[in-house]
Amino acid sequence: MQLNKDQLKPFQLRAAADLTEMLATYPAAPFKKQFNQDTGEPLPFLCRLKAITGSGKTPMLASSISQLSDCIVLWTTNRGAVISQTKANLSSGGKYSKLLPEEVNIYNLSEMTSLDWEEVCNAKTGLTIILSTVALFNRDGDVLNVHKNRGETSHWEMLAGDSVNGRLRDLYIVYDEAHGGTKAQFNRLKDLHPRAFILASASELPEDLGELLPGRTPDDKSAALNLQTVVVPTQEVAEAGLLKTRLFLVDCNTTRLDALSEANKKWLEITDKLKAFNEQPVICCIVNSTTAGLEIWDYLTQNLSVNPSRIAVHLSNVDKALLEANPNAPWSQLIDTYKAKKSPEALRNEGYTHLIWNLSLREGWDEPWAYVAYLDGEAKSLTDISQKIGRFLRQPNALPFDDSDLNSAYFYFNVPDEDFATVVRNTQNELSNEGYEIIAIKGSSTRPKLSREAPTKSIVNLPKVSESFGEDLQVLDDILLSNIPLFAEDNLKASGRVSTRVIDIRRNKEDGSLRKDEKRKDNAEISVWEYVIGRLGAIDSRIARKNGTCFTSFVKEDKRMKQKMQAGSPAMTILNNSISTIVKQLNNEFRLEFEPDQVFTIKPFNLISPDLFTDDENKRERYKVRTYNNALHESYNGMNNFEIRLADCLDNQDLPWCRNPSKVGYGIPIAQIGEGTSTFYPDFLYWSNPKTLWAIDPKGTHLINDAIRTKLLGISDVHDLPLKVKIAFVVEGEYELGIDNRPQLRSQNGYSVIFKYNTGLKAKNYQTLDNLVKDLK
DNA sequence: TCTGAAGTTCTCAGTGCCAA
DNA sequence: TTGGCACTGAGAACTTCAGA
Repeated sequence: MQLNKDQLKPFQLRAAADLTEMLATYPAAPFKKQFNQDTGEPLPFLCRLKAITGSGKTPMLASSISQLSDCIVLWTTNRGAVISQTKANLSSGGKYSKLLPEEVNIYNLSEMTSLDWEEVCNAKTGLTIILSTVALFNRDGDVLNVHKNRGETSHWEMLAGDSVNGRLRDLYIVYDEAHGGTKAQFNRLKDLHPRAFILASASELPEDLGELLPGRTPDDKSAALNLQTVVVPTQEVAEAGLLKTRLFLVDCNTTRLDALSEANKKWLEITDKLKAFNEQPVICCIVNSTTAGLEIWDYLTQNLSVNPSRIAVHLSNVDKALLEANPNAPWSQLIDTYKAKKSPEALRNEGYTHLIWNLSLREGWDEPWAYVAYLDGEAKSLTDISQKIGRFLRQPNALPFDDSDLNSAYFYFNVPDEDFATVVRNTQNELSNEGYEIIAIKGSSTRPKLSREAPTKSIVNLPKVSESFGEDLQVLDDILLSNIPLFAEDNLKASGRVSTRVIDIRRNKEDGSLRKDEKRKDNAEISVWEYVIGRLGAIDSRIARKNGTCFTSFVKEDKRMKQKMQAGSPAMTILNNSISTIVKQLNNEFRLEFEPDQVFTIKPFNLISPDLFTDDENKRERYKVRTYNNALHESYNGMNNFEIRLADCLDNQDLPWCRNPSKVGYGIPIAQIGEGTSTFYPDFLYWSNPKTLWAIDPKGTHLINDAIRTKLLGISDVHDLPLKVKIAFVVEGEYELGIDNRPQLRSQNGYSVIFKYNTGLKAKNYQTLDNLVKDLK
């Protein structure tokens, strides 16, 4: 069906007219012209159409630009599907073609010939629309066709009007789904010197466009943006029948199969109801990976009896993922619609009712007949869930049914209980277009951004100490396996829950009367391996991190590790109690080793906010840059009072020393796992002679922890270390060592140093800090 | 000194262009 | 049609700060 202006909804006509008026008024008040602060060049006008997906942004934009006489419109977005859909809709015979003037010329940028470019740029009258994905122009150099030099100029330069054959008409840039834009894209688009940017989005403005808005403060810019935005209230869109009116959010704290089964049951219900209208609903299963998609296909076909010919698997690299998939599933029946290059928009018309898709669903696709969505994977990004909801709100034929169930969308997912309320709140925020958007201005934060480097006076290398669990990893596997039993089936189970909350889209309020909680027999499950490794990794990343563990790759194949247990089950409680034993036993195998092939080179010192100008005296002192004679760097700042005094004393010794920054400085691994910290960064390094390095920590915080104290003081025991590394804790007050070598404060007088002496520890007291440093030999 | 916000870096999967 | 390449955003992990 082709839409003409008379068929547009009142809110669509109003929005299009407001946008046109804004563009016609500029650069007269209240829309002031902006100029680049450095070059003085005029900046393009920025205006925006803010409306929810499904409100008909394309017809509103088409209707508005049809009023712009004699111009070129570059219509862009970051997804190819949006561009092809828009081209089809705007071109002759398309859904929105009647909204444009009859003589309009529409091009796909990728298909434009040199002759087309010449014609478009040489024309002085008429409306030309060029459609392009971001990928067609957003790349450095001249790799892309549009940037290639053709004789004297490139097509891009022609469009910018910068060269021979440059355009003769005004240029407007329409950016659909503008929140996906990046700084690089907008910089390139700014090079085209457009008269205006027209951004269409339901979300917030990209921060990088802040400079196009008048005003100096975020508040000024926010006010300007509000003035330059045409807002379409979601409620009006819903009331006009374009959107579904109720949104069921169902949090399934249950197994994946149960959650999928709940979603599929809802799809069957809707299928029954739509039979009277001779229509089929669609259920969309959104997954994070191709492998997960195949597992969903397996469940749908084998457990829920869905006909494989109705399932479109729209995922990349299916063939590769099949190599590792369940060998018993009938994969020959799988239909790979991605490989077949089918357009997602066409899938329902081809009879597919179940779509398995990935994150690319986020933009560019909204199927009115998609009533049910299942979001796979626990603890997904909450914002992600809310953003996807927008793709399912469009009402079929823009006409409400008598049965309210057919005017609703249903979402099934699994998030932790405490996050469910956030999902509901985020969704309401996404649905709302009201409110005052805060525009961040780069560099305006209260944090002083300025910093500079103090280079090293000479190159100084230090020996590296690495962490090791030893050569024999089998010992580590044995520790793990000996602490994990084979559980009885009952011990692996715990009951689950399905909670439903419903949002009334017209009022953007939760309908409390429809809230419900139901118990389920089973709960989400996790393998013993994933659970134990997750817990151990949280205790110390040296045991397990994302890219690997200290164990062999075989251990996870053990049947004890492959057991699936449910959240809150007795098995989980038992494993929880075993974690500390595993850590203790792993600790016995952990050691430090000298790395003869590697050195650490002292880096330049980063002076943060040097000589910060502020009324706060403490801050002024902290950021004051102090120069030193014997330090490896010319100057330092960022020290507290005690550190400043210690630095002065070190500099008085006529021996090399340096300030050692946390995290990026010289780190000494802590030979004890599970202590909450894995590397010790002393505040100062001091060479009392060429063979002895003192790692001095004036804070003494590590003294609190017995294990770290003992192990740290043992650092010099690393075999073959070419430099003797001694660790000294320097503290204010008189300390002595008590039971188990625990430092105890005797009086507030003087200063103490605690260090390793022969096989034990020693605490020594001095009247002055200078004497203490002199005695470090 | 602790905490948490904000920024940075890396990895991963998806996307689109181009040349063979 | 396929493979290589570059770009993209999201998330995780890590780093860098400011303020309490």
